[in-house]
Amino acid sequence: MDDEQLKLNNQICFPIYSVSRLITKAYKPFLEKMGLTYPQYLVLLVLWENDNISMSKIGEKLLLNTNTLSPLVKRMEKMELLQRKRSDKDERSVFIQLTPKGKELKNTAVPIPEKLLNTLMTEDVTLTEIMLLKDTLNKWSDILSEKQNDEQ
Amino acid sequence: MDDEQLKLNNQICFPIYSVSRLITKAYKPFLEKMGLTYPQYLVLLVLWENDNISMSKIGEKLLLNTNTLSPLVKRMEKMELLQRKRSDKDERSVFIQLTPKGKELKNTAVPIPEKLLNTLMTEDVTLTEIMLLKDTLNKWSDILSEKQNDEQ
DNA sequence: CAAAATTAAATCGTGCACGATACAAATTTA
DNA sequence: TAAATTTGTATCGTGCACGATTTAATTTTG
Repeated sequence: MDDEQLKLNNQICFPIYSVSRLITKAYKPFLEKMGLTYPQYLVLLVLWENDNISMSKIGEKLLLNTNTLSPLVKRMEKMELLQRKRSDKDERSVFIQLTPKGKELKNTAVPIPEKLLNTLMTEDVTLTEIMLLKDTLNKWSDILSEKQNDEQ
Repeated sequence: MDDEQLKLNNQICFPIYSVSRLITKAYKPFLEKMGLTYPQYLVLLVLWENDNISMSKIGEKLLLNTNTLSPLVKRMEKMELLQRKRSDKDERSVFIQLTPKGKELKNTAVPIPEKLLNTLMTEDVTLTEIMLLKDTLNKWSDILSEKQNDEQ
């Protein structure tokens, strides 16, 4: 049987899956100081760039459904990083606003990307290579998410 | 404040994180037919290549700890895909063997990698690009997992 | 050999992911 | 405008991930 393609080393998804987890782990020491998980950090990235937006808009940017985002954001509200407010215009929508505490956390976060890059870079994985990877994956992400949206 | 690096589009990890989830989603229709989740499929990939190996060896290959793997494998035992057996030589070790049902599933799985590749490829993401990505990520995965092992 | 250290699994608790479903508010349609 | 549909969010159940701790078996060390 021609099963060469079933070998772990020939899989495409497996390295993406494992590198994703390895990078999340690399974030941990930095995020721990702020009491954040990686998905929570992502929500803050969105809000720091664009405060007072709806749940659906956040989900759209992070490719997360409400069944993931809803409890995640509620935990962040409990941590007093943000506030949930139902829109007056459209009572279905919930808008998310950063609290002062949530805004302030940005200062702590500013040095993270560079620190992380230093952690991730090695002799064998150069900055150029990482940037190339990032661009390819960004392109792919756009295409795949659109594709999966179309399917339903 | 120079916060350009905090923008979502400039993040390195985010596209890896989202593409990983998007690809797992792309696997779903194929794996669903076999009643498998993606991590369960990974365990089978390992076993099809190397039957009757220990829990720790599987975890090493998939970069998964026992606290993830242990319940995962138990679920697969319940599905009668494999059997767990304590080693006689070393009573601490548990070795995993495929059942006939688990072995047979390989036949169903053989066409998956090609089908998936067709799903993942588009005009804008060529096979060459995907293969390049795979190699870079494989290299990175090796380096990062070793690095994180050293740290503790 | 006995005590200390190491190793292999398992368990516990928390937080994602996500399919499925529910539900109320808004919009479209007949 | 009333009925049907769509939209935005929330909830439920299941299955990962993973840090921390536990337990038992083996190996190392004094």
